[in-house]
Amino acid sequence: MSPARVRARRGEGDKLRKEILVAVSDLLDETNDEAAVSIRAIADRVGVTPPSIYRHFEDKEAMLAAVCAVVFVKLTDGITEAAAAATSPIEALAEAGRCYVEFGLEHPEHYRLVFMRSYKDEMVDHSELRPVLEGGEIPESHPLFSGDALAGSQAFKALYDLVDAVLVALPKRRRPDVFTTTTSMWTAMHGITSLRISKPDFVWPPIEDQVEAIIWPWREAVRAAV
Amino acid sequence: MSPARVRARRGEGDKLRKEILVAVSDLLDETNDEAAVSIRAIADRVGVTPPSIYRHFEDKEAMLAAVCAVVFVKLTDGITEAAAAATSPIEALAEAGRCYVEFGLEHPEHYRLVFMRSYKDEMVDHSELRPVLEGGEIPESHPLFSGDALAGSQAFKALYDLVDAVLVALPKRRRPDVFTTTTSMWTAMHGITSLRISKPDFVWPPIEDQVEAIIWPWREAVRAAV
DNA sequence: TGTACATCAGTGAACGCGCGTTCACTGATGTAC
DNA sequence: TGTACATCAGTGAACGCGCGTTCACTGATGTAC
Repeated sequence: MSPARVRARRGEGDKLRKEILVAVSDLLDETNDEAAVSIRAIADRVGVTPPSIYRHFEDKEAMLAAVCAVVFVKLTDGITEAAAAATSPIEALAEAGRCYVEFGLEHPEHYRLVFMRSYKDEMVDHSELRPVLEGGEIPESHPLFSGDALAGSQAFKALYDLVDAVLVALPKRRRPDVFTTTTSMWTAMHGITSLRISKPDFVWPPIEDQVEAIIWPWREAVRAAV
Repeated sequence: MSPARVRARRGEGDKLRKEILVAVSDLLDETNDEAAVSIRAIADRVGVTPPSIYRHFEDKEAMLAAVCAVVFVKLTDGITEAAAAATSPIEALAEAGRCYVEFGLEHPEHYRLVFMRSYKDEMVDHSELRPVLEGGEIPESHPLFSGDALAGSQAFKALYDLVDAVLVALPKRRRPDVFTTTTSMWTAMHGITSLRISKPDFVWPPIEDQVEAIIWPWREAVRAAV
């Protein structure tokens, strides 16, 4: 309980909720160790006693889900911004890839939390994701997309739109499936990111080279189609 | 202590060591949860008391490292066998990729242990890996390659050789670096495998399609070179 | 303007749990004489 | 062939630890009269 926190005023109880999420985020960044992020450590960091956490989150798992949602939103924003600055769809995709990997490496324990953990009973029904994406917007009211599942779907949609923009340039007969290609991009970028996180001492090539190794076939395909 | 184990005879103390490794492996497969693999759970499974573990491994971390080494060997053997049955270098590479992914999905918690965990103080000096690979054989006596680090390097070398066999077919001027390409293959296959493990409920395409999405540019390049 | 009170943010102390690890030990068994 | 003994495989009981979570509570503060 390092800093003596001043108790929130009546009606402002939600302040603590935000402070908790910030504390978790900071702890993940500082310790690079999810195990270090215990209820006690969080409470201590915020300047509060452990039971107060439970006024704002049902249990630890629910709290981590809220953290994941925040991470997803930041990732989506980053990808969207990076892509917006690009000069062509294929450059936008490459830029998004670099951004994805860099985000993961800047916040490895956040990335680990969202993409490398096992969620025993998450069991989101993703079967709806594909039709929903092909339909256009993700309906916020959709019962299958709420909380961090919604946030995750929105991140995927950001990538989906970028891939779609690249693939429409290809002749219809040689145009691969957008959803499958997006999935392939995701797994490829995830591979680069997560293996670097797990094996930081391996002799990795520069990030740009690794991302380019994934992008170049599409760059070639687009060039050939022009 | 389910089965009443009969104590090994004198001089056969190493039997327990092997039994422990098997027990850990079985527990990982059955529970799909590394957290379930505690010293007590292992001892119980083997039919022995917890302290006996420490006669054979310095601590839990050393025991897990031994398990990792075994996993690496199995993976290397699987890849080598799968590739040997193929009809061409590029098919061998594709076969190896499928084998890698399938191995990971058949033993997700093994895969997680080896490739998705953070080893705080592993700190293997990989800087020697590249020159050693380019030199040919991995010297077993090399101080930097021992235990699971050696096993890991051998697995990487198996993939390296397959990639090398594909790339020599390309004209020298358009031939990419073998080491970098191998790394790219590894991260790509790892991405497919690990994301499936972390997000089993996502709507994944068939494994062959995912692997083929990585392989096809090289298939094209080889075809063009003929 | 003053006061009683419901509400709300947060506390203090404790719970049971399972973990990795340690220590001094026991008892079977191969070996030397 | 018999026996004393060193060796070796494995035991029993306990250690301290930090964890997530619970319970009944306190005390400040806004609000209604």
